[in-house]
Amino acid sequence: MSAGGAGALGSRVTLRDVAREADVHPGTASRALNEATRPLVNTETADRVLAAAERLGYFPNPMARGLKTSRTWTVGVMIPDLNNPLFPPIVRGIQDRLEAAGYTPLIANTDNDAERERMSVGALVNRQVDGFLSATARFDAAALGLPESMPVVLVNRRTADERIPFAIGDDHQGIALAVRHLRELGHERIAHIAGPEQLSTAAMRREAFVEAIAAEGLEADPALIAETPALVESDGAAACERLLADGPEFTAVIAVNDLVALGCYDALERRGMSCPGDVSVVGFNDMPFIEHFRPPLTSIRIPHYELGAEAANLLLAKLDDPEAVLESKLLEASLVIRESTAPPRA
Amino acid sequence: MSAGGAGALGSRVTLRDVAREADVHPGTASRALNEATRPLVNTETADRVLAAAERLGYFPNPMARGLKTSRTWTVGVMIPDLNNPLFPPIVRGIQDRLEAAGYTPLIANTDNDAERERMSVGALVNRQVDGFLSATARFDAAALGLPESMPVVLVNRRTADERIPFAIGDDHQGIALAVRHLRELGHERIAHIAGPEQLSTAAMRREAFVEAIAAEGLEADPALIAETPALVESDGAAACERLLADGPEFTAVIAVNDLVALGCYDALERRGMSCPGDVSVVGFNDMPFIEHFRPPLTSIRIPHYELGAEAANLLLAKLDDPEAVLESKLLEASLVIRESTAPPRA
DNA sequence: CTGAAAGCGCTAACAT
DNA sequence: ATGTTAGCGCTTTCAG
Repeated sequence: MSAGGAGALGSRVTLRDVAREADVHPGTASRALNEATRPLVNTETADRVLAAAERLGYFPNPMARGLKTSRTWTVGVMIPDLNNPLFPPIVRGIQDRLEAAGYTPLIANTDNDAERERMSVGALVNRQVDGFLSATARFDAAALGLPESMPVVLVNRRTADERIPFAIGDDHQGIALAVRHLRELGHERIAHIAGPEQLSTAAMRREAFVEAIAAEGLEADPALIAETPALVESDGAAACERLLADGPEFTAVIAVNDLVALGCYDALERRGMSCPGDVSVVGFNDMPFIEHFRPPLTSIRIPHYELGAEAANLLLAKLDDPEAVLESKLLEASLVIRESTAPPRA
Repeated sequence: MSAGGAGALGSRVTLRDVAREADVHPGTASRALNEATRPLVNTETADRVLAAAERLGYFPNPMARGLKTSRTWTVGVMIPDLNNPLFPPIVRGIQDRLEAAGYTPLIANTDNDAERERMSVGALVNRQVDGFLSATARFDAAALGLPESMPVVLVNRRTADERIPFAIGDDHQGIALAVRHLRELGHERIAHIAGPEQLSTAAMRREAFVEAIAAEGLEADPALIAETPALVESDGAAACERLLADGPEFTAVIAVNDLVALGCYDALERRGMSCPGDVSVVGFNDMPFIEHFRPPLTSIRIPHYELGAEAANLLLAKLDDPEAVLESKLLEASLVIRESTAPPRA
């Protein structure tokens, strides 16, 4: 399998060389080399060309090909920030799938900055990417000046516009799992630290929380929901402290994500309360290493790698057949129970 | 600044359009648009071309340009695994710097697999990347079939071959900082969980440890050094347990990295010992979130983002001037003191 | 200083 | 079934 013939470096050898070697016209060589057009050429000739290409270590020049076909076999991948541990698994899923299909992902970080996003998208469009995969908060294809025809798939995000396909985790189910777990432990007053409404994930989780509480036959007290402006530890801590200070009593809290859950830890500590002794805490995302926090955090796990892979699959289907109608994916969540959840005190 | 004229989508507008708009020949437009060749053209004409380009929202087609110049303005970035929290900051440093200079990074994961690395490098060479940045354990340009002329810079790694430039953290200094810290706390018997000799970082840290122990006037007991086959938690735990079971007594341990330090936590816990009560633990890398471990881990911090940025700078210098002689960078380490280190018991 | 023309390597009509 | 031709968008000789 591993071919890699002798002087197979660079792409010094061109189609002309192969054609000469196989004693055919470059046009014929091109047809023979191309999977799709190979039927157009005599089997015997094709074999000769293929052999010559192999012998010479020929690889087509992607730029020449791209210039002609205006397909680059590249895909723009927009993510907020690689440093957020949520994204590397998603990106790996995307990369692995895309590379297997012969595409090269071009990864850009937006830092949730609209201007940066505009710039990056512009640069990628300029590089003639064949499509986009985006995990950013708001990826508005129209506002970004993307042509109608540019295939786009969202990862870990969705928009109100149902036409733009996505691969996301089943937040509803995840939250339901968490509420049931707490209910089974005996909790009845469960709080939620929600994220800003504009974030589709945050909105979905809040909604799911309200529904799950009702489904479990618990009282849905709006005062038990606090909102954090950003999904970071400090803001989560502040929101949780507000709840602790002004809100009604509660024995458990479900945070919109793991970072915010960490903030809850901080808030509890600052008020001299313990987790899970006084308050049980559940996070969301099951970030790497949270099993080493104190206490190890119970968290809702979304299969991020698979999210990336599935999103890539959707895009590949579209790239393969522009007429394809893509069906968005909703991937199953699970609950990873650790030590931050326990029965309520007495 | 933010330009972004009207219909600036796609790269529909070509050089010919700009030329027509400015009423000059495409050749002239090209010269005017190109920083380097601009002096060849009348200032007035150049301005007219520039204005036209701006007005039309012109961006050169990188493929056409690349086809002609055989420069793609892309750089291959080889990393072992994006999921390892060590790498995202490095990659961000690389991306930010490269993008600012107009280059697009193409990121490949090798999973420390030689064959995967060969494949990825092959694919990138095929895509005619202008250079490589590699954070992988062994990046052997010759063995990978890279032409002599391909610029390569190593990040967070170095090879015995001094000719290949690198940007790394000052492990020696970092280890010295840790040993001094422990010494100041009163520790005299300090152990080290080392990594495999083949890993340049692991080897350097081990060597630095031995030197630092000597420099502090402590007894260098080879029995206080255990080796872990891989830099992961489980292996680190096993190595630490061996030391705890068979080795001489010690009151502190410096681990080759944070994951291995986590393994030490596990080993201690399994033997009913406490950290830092019975044994102080120091990690290496200062991974994100280790402040939330229990106990929060004291760790040697290497400026990873800067490492990436500096490596990118080196490569850019080389790309800018192939004759440039690159001077490798050694970036300063620091010690982040948390709760895993304390004075030894009695 | 600017215009003309060739060509990077490939593919896709169009001819044969 | 294969050869011929043109051209993707750009840079770069070479003339003028």
